Amino acid sequence: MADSSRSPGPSTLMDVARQAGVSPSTVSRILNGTAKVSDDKRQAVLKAIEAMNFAPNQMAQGLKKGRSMTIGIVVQDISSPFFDETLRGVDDGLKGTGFASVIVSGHWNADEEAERIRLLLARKVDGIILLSGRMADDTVLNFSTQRPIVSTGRALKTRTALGFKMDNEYGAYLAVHHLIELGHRHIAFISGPSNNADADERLAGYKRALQEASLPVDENLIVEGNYHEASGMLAMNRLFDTHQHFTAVFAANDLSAYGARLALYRKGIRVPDDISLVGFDDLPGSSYTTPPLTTIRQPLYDIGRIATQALLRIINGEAACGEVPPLELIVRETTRRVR
Amino acid sequence: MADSSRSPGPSTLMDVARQAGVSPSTVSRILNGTAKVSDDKRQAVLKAIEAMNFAPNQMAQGLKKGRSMTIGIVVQDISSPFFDETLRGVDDGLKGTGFASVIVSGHWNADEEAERIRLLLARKVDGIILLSGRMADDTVLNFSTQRPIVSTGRALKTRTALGFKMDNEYGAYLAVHHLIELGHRHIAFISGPSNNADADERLAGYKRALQEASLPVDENLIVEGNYHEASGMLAMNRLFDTHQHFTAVFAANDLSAYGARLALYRKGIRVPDDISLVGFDDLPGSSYTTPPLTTIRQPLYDIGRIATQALLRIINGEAACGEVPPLELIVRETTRRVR
DNA sequence: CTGTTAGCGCTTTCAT
DNA sequence: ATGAAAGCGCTAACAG
Repeated sequence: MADSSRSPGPSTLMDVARQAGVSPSTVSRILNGTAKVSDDKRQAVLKAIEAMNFAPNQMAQGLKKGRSMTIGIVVQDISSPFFDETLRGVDDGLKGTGFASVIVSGHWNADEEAERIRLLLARKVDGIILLSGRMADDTVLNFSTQRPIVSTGRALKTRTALGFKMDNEYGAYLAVHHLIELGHRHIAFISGPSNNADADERLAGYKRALQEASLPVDENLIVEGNYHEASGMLAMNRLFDTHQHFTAVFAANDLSAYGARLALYRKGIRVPDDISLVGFDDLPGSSYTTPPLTTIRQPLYDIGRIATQALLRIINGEAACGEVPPLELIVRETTRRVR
Repeated sequence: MADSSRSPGPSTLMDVARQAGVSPSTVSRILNGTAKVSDDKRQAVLKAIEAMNFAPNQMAQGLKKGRSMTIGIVVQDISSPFFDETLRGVDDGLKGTGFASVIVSGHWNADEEAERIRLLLARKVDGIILLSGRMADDTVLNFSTQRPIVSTGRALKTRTALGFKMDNEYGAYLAVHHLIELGHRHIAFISGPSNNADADERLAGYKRALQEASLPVDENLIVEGNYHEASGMLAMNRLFDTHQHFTAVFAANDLSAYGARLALYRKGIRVPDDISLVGFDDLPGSSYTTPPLTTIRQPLYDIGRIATQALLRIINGEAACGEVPPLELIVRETTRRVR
């Protein structure tokens, strides 16, 4: 009991009403454009609002209207360029809508993810965007009965749940096909974590491209990573330690490609002169690696923006819709024709 | 399925009270541990909560208690590794506190920043963390009468406002001093944007190191960048186009160092064999550039965590405090002794 | 220990 | 066109 009575603590709608000599309902009507109000009263209220620097208490508004004007975003890692680029799209998608977002992290863990979603629900978010979730589809569907959810990496499509799924198999195929066209015959693959659907699909795409070109799938050329830089470096070193022969490497994501690149540098192996390298994601930084990375572009920003717009549409009772651009090969400077 | 014969929407504390045959206050007491409750009633309530899958409506709680359990974070760019690493610290600082954060972006613009802060205030956040704000200190102080604010890049210290300021001048001095010790005599500087306090300080540190070594400050070796990769690349090219002589480059931040690195690569100039390069920030990616970047480490993660803890302390009426580790030189592989 | 009673600040019938 | 009154879901006196 230390702080009460003093400076003009946040003024309330009631204060404004009093000062303007009208009823609270009139102030509310002006704020929301809910009904006609005579011009003189309107002026008086506007003046009072200005003078008192009044802004409606959103918690009170939310409680009354049953809308918090907030959406929840679940990422897995708040400091990964992968998620941050998507977040930028979300941010832009929210621009001018009056919605704000609270971002929580699931840390790649299904249980933590569910826990966080429960928190968001308790905070009465009006909808949820789930990025790269680990939860089962059924769990998502279940949560979506409480609040609409749009998720990446799933093929959902109900009245309150929508999924956007990229064709990872195809993307990986594109990458390896590019290498094969360049004349590469021995292509190593640094995979993603084995318990991951995206990672499995990328592996499948790698294999299909090989098989389609009647090239053998050599299990010794496939080494597991975990999507982080360090794992890419380790994987690369493993390849060398076991004396594999290859002229190109496809890393399941850009981050592990960065790690692989460093391992190569350490060995004094030139890229792309000695070895070609392809990543997956096209993170913002990949245009500035040395040399700039050839990769499969995921439209991260668009995914964020489009997912947000779709969610807003569901929240407004409209039909969910939206389409994201497909994956595409971006040829930069880490790949070249084999001599 | 659990809920079939009840009002639509999430169950309320009132529902729980009814189901357990107690008064709402009793439920509230159990939820908040506000008073002793007999064991049988407690069990009944707990069972009802479980059965109805009840979670208190945070907007109602907030309205009543005058605490939203939310803090606002103002960043300038949601997809910059600089901010995201700090955000990770914030996230960890919030862990287990019951607070969530809503993140907004000021986009390096003082007006937008103030606007966003007003939004956060309307949302009744319990406190604000301002990262690299552009607003005047007075404006911050003014806002801080409504809600506590902790900000980076300022030396504030009042009962409701706290600033953490890194010694940029010193950091830059460290970088250039390192280069000088390595025998470099002609050191170019790619600065930050000219209207930026941090940037000015880093420039000052660059000059001081030079002067201290009785080396001339050659204005032709100073070219303005804007902290982004592209500007680093452009700046580097400008240096070449005007035929400057230098053996080392100090970039005012890592991102522009990345750009400079690419420009060097394009010219076929080796790093560090031909030219040494130093950055500033030590972004997470800087350990994986080719070669790994020598840089001045800012404890981004710690700043986020410590700022958060300080804010929480102020919110709880305790005295603001906290100290962040100083800047330090991280020698990696982009610098070497001049031949 | 526990129920009753007021609101927190705002919106929204329902009258006038 | 405008005011009075009734809550949204929860907590906090204030009685028992």
